[in-house]
Amino acid sequence: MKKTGLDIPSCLECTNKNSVFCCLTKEDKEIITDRKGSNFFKKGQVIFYEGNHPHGLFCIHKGKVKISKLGEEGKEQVVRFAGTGELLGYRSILSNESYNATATALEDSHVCLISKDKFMDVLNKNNNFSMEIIKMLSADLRNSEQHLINISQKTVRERVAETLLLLKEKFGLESDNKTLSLSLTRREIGDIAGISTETTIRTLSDMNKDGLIELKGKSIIIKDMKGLIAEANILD
Amino acid sequence: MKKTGLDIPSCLECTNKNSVFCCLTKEDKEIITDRKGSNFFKKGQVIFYEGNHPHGLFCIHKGKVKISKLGEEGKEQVVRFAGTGELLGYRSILSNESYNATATALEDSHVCLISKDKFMDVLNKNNNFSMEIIKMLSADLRNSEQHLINISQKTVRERVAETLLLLKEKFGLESDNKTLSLSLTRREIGDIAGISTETTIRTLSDMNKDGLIELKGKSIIIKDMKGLIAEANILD
DNA sequence: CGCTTAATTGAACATACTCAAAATTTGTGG
DNA sequence: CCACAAATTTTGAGTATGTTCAATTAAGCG
Repeated sequence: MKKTGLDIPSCLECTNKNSVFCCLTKEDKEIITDRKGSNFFKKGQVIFYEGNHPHGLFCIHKGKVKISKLGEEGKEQVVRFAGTGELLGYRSILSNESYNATATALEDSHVCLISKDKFMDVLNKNNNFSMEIIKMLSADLRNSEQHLINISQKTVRERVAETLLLLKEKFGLESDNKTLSLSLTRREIGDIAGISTETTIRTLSDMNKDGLIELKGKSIIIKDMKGLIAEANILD
Repeated sequence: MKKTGLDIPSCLECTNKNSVFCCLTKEDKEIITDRKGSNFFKKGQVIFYEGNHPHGLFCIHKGKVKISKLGEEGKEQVVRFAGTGELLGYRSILSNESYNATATALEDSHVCLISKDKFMDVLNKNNNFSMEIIKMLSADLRNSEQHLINISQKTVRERVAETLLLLKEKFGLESDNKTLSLSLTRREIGDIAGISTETTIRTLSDMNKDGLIELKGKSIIIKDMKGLIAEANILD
């Protein structure tokens, strides 16, 4: 893993639109950008581990990341995803705890590491920023609770359908406008929906037969969006 | 339900220790206490419904409340609990959405209703308060994610054990130091753990036979705390 | 005391998991 | 670029775990 001390992007010039840092003043951005570093993580590499003590928080300059927790038997449960412009590990900083989950790059990612102190400084002086963080936490909490209901009450088929739609929402489609732009292993898909790898495979295969999706190697092509939404049985 | 315009407790004199309002200045407390009202809710009554538009947020002056969501089939999933001194519905206010869940009194409860505007005023001017809210959201999120892992990966027996321990942590024991001070129906216990009423009954009954707990009507007596903790298989 | 709700029990059933084995894909070093 | 190794995907069969449904008993409440 290459550690670049050279081409660290400045927060002042960062063009990521959906970042929480958008609302910051120039001075505050300068404080934040005074950071420890900026790292590349190859697909599959771990950005931080559950249980470790946080040195700072991460902002995804470009890339896709999964945040997951391990159950007792070593089974993984994906808790949420983060993409370009989003923050990682901020919650542990806020509550001064060790990382609550593990973050893993889902594709080659460029991640900035922001100093804990700088972050807290800005948070304490800038109320707009606090409000942004509050909104972010609120959204995360809402999603987490919805995820809970899904896993506790929906059938496997509904959960798989919902997971595919989630991946589409979060990371979008390829230029053909129908292929999920993020391809995961079957096991990873199962880890989101909370089901075993084999059952995931069988369910995807069924959906393939039913014409909802098409499986081309690791790529998943959504053939019948309406049908998939109907299968997911979404309430929201 | 009686609506008292008379004996509204003042936030200035509120002695609830674990309240997020603790850190407020006198002036800010005065702003907050300038509120719409204060209501009594009998056991089983609903404080607010999922989907409804929030008029304000609630602070439990005294009482116990469950926050739950409905799945598609009308099955309930308890998302979290709140007791004396805690806030309800604040997240909907923060993200300007309708209530995301339903709050129901688990015992006769006295609940203060705080105006949305006053709350937001204080939040915008007082950074300490923002930090308190951020911490509260962080803790809620952490719990929610843990709950997700529990439901997705633990067996029914583990979940029931964990639920009993949760109830003990959250609401404590009676003066005998072994009986759960909050008694719920079997269905409600199942709604927390995400299992059917019948299975909940059978599992509690088994634990009774195994000497872990004792069932006296609705009361649950913890006879073997260590054993129960072992059963719950808690990682945290 | 009657009525409604909650708790309990049994039996049948469904759903998804586990385990094992085979086929396929992917990655890597030569 | 090929060959081999490792990881992933796939399929089948058996099984465990909980759910559902129905019927009964008990408890709470006006």
